[in-house]
Amino acid sequence: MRTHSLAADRVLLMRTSTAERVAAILRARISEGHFQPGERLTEEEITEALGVSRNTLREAFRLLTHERLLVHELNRGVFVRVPDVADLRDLYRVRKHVECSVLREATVSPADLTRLTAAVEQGKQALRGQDWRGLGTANIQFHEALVALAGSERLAELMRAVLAELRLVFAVMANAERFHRPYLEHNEEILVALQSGDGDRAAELLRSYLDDAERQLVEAYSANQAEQRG
Amino acid sequence: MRTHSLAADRVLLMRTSTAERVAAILRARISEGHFQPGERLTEEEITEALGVSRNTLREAFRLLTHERLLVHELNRGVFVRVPDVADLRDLYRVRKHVECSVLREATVSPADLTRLTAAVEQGKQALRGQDWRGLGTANIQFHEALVALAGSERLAELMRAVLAELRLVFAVMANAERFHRPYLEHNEEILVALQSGDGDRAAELLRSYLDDAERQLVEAYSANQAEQRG
DNA sequence: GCATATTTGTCCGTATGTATA
DNA sequence: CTATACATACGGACAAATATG
Repeated sequence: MRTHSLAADRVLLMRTSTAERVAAILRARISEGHFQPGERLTEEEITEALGVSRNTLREAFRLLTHERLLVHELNRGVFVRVPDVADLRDLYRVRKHVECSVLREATVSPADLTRLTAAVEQGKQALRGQDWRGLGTANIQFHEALVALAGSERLAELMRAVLAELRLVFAVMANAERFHRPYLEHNEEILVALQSGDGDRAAELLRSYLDDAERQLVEAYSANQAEQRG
Repeated sequence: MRTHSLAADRVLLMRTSTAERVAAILRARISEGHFQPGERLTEEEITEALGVSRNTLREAFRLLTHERLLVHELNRGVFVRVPDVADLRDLYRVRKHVECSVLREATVSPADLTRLTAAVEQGKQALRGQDWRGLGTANIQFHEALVALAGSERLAELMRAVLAELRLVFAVMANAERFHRPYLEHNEEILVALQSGDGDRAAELLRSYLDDAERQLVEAYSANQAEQRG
C-alpha cells in the first residue's frame, strides 16, 4: 500500500538532481508519518517503487542520514530514526541557546512581524477548526520565523533540522497533539513582547516556556518508551 | 595495552565505509590547503589516485558537500568552496549567538577546565615556537571546548562545521596567521572569568572579541577579494 | 555558431562481505 | 553451522550536459 502511494510520486521526479528529489519525497513521507520511526527502508523496495537506481537512492539516503532523519547501520541498511530521551533533551538545549539568544538581540523588521503574526494567526485558525496537525505546523513556522530574526542562513538551517527531528519525537509519542495546545498563547505573548521592543522579556518568556515543554515531554516520552518496551 | 597491532587498526578501518574514509582524506587535504578554494575536484583524477570507484567517490563528495566544504554544480562537478564575505558575516553571527549563550549559562566541571586550560597551554607553546598553524589549531580547540560546555552533541557538531568553514576563509586570505596572534590572550581572559564562575563576564569578553575579529576579517577579506578580481 | 572532446548523471550486473534466522 | 538476504563496492555502459577549439 505504501509502495503504491510512493509510485504516485514518480511524476514528481523531474528537474534538479534525482537524488535530491528522491530525498525530498522520502523526507515528506517521514514527516507525514507514512514511514514510522524505527522502520527499515529497503533499497530494493524503494528503487522499484520510484523507478530509480540503487546508486541514486543511496545518495538520497546519505542526504537524509546527515539530516538525522535516517540512521545508517553499516551493512544493515537505513532506518527511520528513533530519537531517545537524550536526543529530546539535546534538542531543547539547542533550542534554548539559539532561540533565546536570537530573541535577546533581535531587531524586528515589519516583514519579520508580518511573518510572526501570520504564524500565530494560522495557529488560531487551526485551533478553531480543531486541526491539531495544522496547529503543530503553525507552531513550527512561528519558531522558524523567530530564528529568522537573526538573519543567519546557518542558524535557520540548524533550526529546520532541529524542528524536523522534533517531529520525529512527536511521531513516537501517543496523543502528541495535546502538547501543541498551550503553545499558541505562549507564542502570542512572545510576539507582544517583541512588538514592544522588549527582546529580553521575549527571551525570558520563551526560556520558561521551553523549560516547561521539555519537562512535560521528557516525562511523557519516558513513560511512553517504557510502555513500548514492556 | 600499548600493543598497536595492525589487526586492531584494520577492525577500525572496516567499521567505517569506504566513502567515509575517502571523505576524511579529502577533508584533511582541504583543511591543509592541498586543495585550494575554488579548485575543481575531478572524479577521474581522484578515483585513480585513491583506487576507489566513481560511485564510492560520489558518496564521499555528498558528505563533504553537506559539510559545506565542497559545492556541487549540476553537470559541472564539485569544487572546493569559496566562502564570500556574506558567509564570513554569517559564521560570526552563529558564533556570537551560540558561543556567548553557552558561556552565559555554563557550569564548568573540572574536566571542562582541564580541556580549556590544555588548549590555552597548547597555544602558548605554538606561540613560543612561532608555529602559526599550530596556534590556529589550538584556538579552534579552545572554542570547541567552549561549546562543549553546553553538553550538546548537536551544538558541538554545528561548531565543528562552522570552524571548518572558517578554515576555508583563512585559506582564501593572505597572511591569515597574523589574525591568530591576539586570540591567545583573549582566550586566557575568558578562561579566568570562567574559573571565577562569572559566565556573564566571560560571555561579554567573548562577545567583544568576536565583534573585533569579525570587523578585522571582513575588512581584510573584502580587500583581498577585490584584489583577486582586479 | 558549430562540431568535437571531456566530464558528469544515471543505471546495471556482479562479486564480495556482513548480519541474522 | 548453514543458508538466506542484504549491503558494499566495483567496473562498465550510455545518455546528457558542458567545455573547448
